[in-house]
Amino acid sequence: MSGDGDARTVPVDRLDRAGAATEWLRLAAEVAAANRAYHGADAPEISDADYDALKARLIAIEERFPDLAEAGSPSAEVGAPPAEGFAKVRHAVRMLSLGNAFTAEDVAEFDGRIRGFLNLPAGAPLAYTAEPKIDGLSLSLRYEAGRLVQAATRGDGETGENVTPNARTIADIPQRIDAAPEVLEVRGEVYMAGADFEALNARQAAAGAKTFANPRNAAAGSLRQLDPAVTAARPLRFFAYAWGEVSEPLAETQMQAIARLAGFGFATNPLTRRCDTLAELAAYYAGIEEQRATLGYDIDGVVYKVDDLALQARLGYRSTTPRWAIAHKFPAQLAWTRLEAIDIQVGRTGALSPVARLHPVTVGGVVVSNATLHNEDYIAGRDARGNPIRDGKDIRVGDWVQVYRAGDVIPKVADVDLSKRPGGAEPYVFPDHCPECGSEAIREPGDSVRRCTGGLVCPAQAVEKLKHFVSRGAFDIEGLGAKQIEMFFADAALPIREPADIFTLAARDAASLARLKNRDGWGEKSAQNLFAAIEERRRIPLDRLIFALGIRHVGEVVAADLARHYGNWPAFLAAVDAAGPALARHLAAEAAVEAERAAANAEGRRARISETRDAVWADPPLPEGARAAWMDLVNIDGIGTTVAVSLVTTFHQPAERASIDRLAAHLTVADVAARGAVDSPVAGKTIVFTGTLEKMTRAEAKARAEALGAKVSGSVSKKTDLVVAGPGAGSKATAAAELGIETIDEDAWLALIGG
DNA sequence: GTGCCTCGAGTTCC
DNA sequence: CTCGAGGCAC
Repeated sequence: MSGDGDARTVPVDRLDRAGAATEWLRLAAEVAAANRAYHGADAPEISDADYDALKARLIAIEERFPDLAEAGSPSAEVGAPPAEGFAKVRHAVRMLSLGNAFTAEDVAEFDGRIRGFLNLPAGAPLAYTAEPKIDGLSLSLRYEAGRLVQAATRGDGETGENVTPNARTIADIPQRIDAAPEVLEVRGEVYMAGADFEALNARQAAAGAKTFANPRNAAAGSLRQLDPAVTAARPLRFFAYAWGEVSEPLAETQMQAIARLAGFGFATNPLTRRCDTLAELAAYYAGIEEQRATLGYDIDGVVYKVDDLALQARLGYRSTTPRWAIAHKFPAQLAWTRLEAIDIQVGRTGALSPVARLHPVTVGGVVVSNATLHNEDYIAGRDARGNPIRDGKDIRVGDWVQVYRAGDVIPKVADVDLSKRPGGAEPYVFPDHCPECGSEAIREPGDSVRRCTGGLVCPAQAVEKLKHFVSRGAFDIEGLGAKQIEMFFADAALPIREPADIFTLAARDAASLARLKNRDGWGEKSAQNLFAAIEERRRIPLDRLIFALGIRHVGEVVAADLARHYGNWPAFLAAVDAAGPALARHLAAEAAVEAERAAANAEGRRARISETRDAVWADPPLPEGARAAWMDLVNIDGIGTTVAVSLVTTFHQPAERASIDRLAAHLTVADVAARGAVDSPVAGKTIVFTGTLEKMTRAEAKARAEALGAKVSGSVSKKTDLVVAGPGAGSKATAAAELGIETIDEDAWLALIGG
């Protein structure tokens, strides 16, 4: 850092507003100048370290006085590129994955679901396309005015990595295309042919470089090279099979669209076929499976898509997969090996998860030495309901076990060879105490998981909670990943034992920088970067904060629901606090209802459920607003009593609450706006469909309405905003009329939402 | 009460 | 990626 400049500066937390404003102007000008110098061809005027220090201080000032940066700040610009890695790219249209089918029945169900959704009779024609599923990595290529402007990996589907310079080196990918739509995103698979893979590995071995386990890894490793020259030297290929954003429709059917892509100069898979019946799909699958070994490239199944693009549009998407396509996977590859040990891992919720330590074995081109064993029932050979799995065969240390990779990724134990079981092998005894902290580990009735009861006292839980806290959807602090958390957790001099410690790391110890930079893998620059990254996250959106707390049953989606409902941290805290007294009452009421059920059963009378529940809630009286706060929480869409109990319990455990309060003291929590208003005439409305719908099925109508931001309900109440009534509508239409709710027919509905 | 669908929490290897 | 289970509609 620029020592003379910063030594004289006032700590940011002691700056007054006027001083901050003056300094902000100066820093903003310097950072902007450095950004210009960097982006232009000029040699940068200042070193990276000085730049980082300037920017860190600028950001720190903006954290404290956010209004200063409102008109725009150079801190938002990307200055020096990250030392490694690729820029992130947000996909204009999400890159989804496909649902899987493993059997002919799964495929028949897929076909049945589609026919049901579209309301097609069983015999009606419905054409599919079928193509081999290439085992590579998917890539999205964006063309504007016919020129390749961006190539991005799939990433998590929302955001991928910008690998444009690398993609330009792939011969199958045209730099320019003629007569194309103004905007065209072509999607497909980057892969490496088997022969090319062998040759590459031979070259790698000869050069003393590391070899790749399989063509897919080689393709992925080659595409994600920081130096495009390396990628250029790798034999990568590309098949186009889909598209993202397009400024005009490509075609009317999938087959035509693929033909158009081929016309633009893309390689498309020559085995793509149209199939008119399930029998044709089955024959295609069998044929491809037969050719698999001689194709020259790896595939892991075949993909079926509804051919008619208008039908694809009607079918639309579920949360992570299209309804109109499915991958029919080949059977997983299997391998036998010896189970050497069973270890227990403790997760952030205290779950004890057994992991099989295996004698290393190659499964589908990858060496596997660990596999999940799920839970204690899975080891014992029965499922949660007590039904036998693996014919009831249990798993013992020393057994020969059959391993496969579920979805070609997660290793699992499929079977046990009892004939090879060593004499003296004992049934595995699942621990009833936490192997990490010794606390009792108990299994709630009906739960398949045994959990450590140590809570924050358990070091394993504490460290896993911290890892969750810094993970991607949560605080996502650059330079503070799982490995660094482990390091800091175990560090006696500079420990991080709870989230609040992260934000005192720099301040706790002026010498921390010196201590950090002398550690393995840490230099002054990386320590500075870490502190700057932490500073950047002092301001955090409410949804991320709630998610980061790691409350059981509160994941990313529920956290976002809560944040949108309460809007800001004080309101959220106030609501959870207010609901506190109702928590015990809820539990007492449910216990009383259980008791009443049992009593009624014994006495052979009808249980008086709501009377019992109401009585417990009513007496003794609860503090003002407690029940209202509880009901408000439980009535949020997607939140029920399980989530509410978990949430309120967490905030009312003194140790947990103290830890949360300590954390919050370091943060500026950004408000979250109510559910993003979709721009449609029905956004936010509650709609009921009734009677016979003639132009669409009920499922389709519901999906369309929800995509437009409406809530679809099954029954008419005073909350209903609109009723769409087809012929034969009965009591619901009457109820709507009585309540004075607007009722329209199907055509009016279609006109309202635009066809 | 039953049956979807979605979400959460767990896992491996590169 | 998969499993279990929570939430909710039927």
